[in-house]
Amino acid sequence: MARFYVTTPIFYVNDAPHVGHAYCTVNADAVARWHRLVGDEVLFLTGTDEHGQKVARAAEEHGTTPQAWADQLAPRFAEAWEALAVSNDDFIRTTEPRHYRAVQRFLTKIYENGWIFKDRYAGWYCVGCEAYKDEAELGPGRVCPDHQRPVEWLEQENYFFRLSAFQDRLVAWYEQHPEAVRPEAKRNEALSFVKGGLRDISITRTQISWGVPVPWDPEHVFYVWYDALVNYLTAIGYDQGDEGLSTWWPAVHHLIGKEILRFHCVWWPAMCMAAGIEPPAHVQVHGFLLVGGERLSKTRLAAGEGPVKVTEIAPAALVADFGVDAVRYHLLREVPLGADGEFSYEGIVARYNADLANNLGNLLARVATVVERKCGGVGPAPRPESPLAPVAEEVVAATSAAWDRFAPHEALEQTWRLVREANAALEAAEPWRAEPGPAVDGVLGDALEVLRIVALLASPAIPLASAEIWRRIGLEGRPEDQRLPAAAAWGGYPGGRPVVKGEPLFPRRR
RNA sequence: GCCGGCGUAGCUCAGUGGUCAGAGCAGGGGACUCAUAAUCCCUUGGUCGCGGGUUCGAUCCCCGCCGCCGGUACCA
Repeated sequence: MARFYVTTPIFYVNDAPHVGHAYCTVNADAVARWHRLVGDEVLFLTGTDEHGQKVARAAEEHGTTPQAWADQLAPRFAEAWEALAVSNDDFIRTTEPRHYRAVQRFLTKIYENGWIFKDRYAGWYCVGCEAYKDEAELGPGRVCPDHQRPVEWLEQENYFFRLSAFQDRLVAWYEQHPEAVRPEAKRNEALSFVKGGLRDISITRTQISWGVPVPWDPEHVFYVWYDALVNYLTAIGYDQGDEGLSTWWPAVHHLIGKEILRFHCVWWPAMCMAAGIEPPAHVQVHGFLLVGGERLSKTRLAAGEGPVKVTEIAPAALVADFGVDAVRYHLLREVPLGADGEFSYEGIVARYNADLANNLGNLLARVATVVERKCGGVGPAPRPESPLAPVAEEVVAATSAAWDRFAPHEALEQTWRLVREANAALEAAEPWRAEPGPAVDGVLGDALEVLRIVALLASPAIPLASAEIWRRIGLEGRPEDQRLPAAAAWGGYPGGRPVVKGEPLFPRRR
């Protein structure tokens, strides 16, 4: 049995959860669910990043402590994921004691290995970025280009990580592990960045106290990024020793957005090397969801509804509108992981009607009706020699391959091929016109078998609807309890089970 | 500026040095009526960004141009 450790970034508690966060998290959830389905032992981690100056300041502005502020915001993420049926095994918060211990252990290792040194640093500092800025990138009036806020002159003694010493090792690592960062364009981007030369980076702050203290110099706290990345180790018990490492590391899959590529594909592998552990096996980079082709929706602006950004769309609002499965399906199906994609209301509706309502939902409805009329509501068994059997076999293989390489949109596209074929097969056989008998039974048994297999294959994406299909065609338990590939072999539907029609699974929209 | 990528049917995209360049959606026509006005079949539609070149032959290879996008260090 294989092990599969998959992570999302930990999300910064300054933001409310939005579709951008949901996009990443749902993708991670779907691959986690897929791997559970094929019998892997899965650890799926998400959580919140709660340190840093921005949190400290926000807390101050609200007249509260950073911890209380974080305590208030972190649950919003947990709740958002619950509402999206996200099946994370752990939810880590960087303010937990286990994380403090893990960060201190990890960075002490790096320190003892001689990769951290103290130096004086002075420069323009953007609180928004929590980072020093080059003079050259500042706008007129010394404004941070990203935050449009004035930067502050800061001069302090910081600890630095000797990133520059890892350039050759990183290049070698990239060459030995060509699949470590995907898609390939992102891998090349990271690699060319490394090849372009690496500077040492400051990893501590003294101005603020809201962070993990540096064990050998408690006047300092670690810079948020240096604290945050370590969460991936915290969750496997790094604070308790190396047992978790031998179980889950380095076979980890980090799912990240492209804006944090450098941290995960340059800093993080180097930090791991410096601490004497293997770099992560795989970083999967995804793109952004865009609204109206940009960050701002002009149509909404024109309609006087105010600016709409991806960061202003709450997952909960979408779920209330479309349902959990529909939102998940759209996030997974609409855009290939790695590319930027358009996120629009019209897009969800179109996809929902075509794929979920018309193809899948309607297939279930028509099969249930005909089974009721022609088979007394008892689902017949499929035919071993069904023309759909080889199609199913192909689809199962293609779907599996796509999930395995983190391509949910392709996996779903493949799975839906089977749905379309089943609709076509029904059309050809016209069981609703025929007299009840073995011929009709065979055709309907085949259709039920397709529904069973589709429920399995689609369950990582649409877990609730899959379970409901499972139930309506008379099967016990849930799709998640099955084990692929055996369970997806043609002929698994036993027959003799009560089939119930029920309300439309995905009522057509508009 | 430099580096990299992209530009294929109305839309989103796939694709290969050589039979008529493909899919889904949208559009048109037909069939059917079991089904959520769903489904099925057929079909309209493309100078494969522009201009050169290599080749017996290029959408796919090379050069130039135009357009768009990303990266160019401490941006959750």
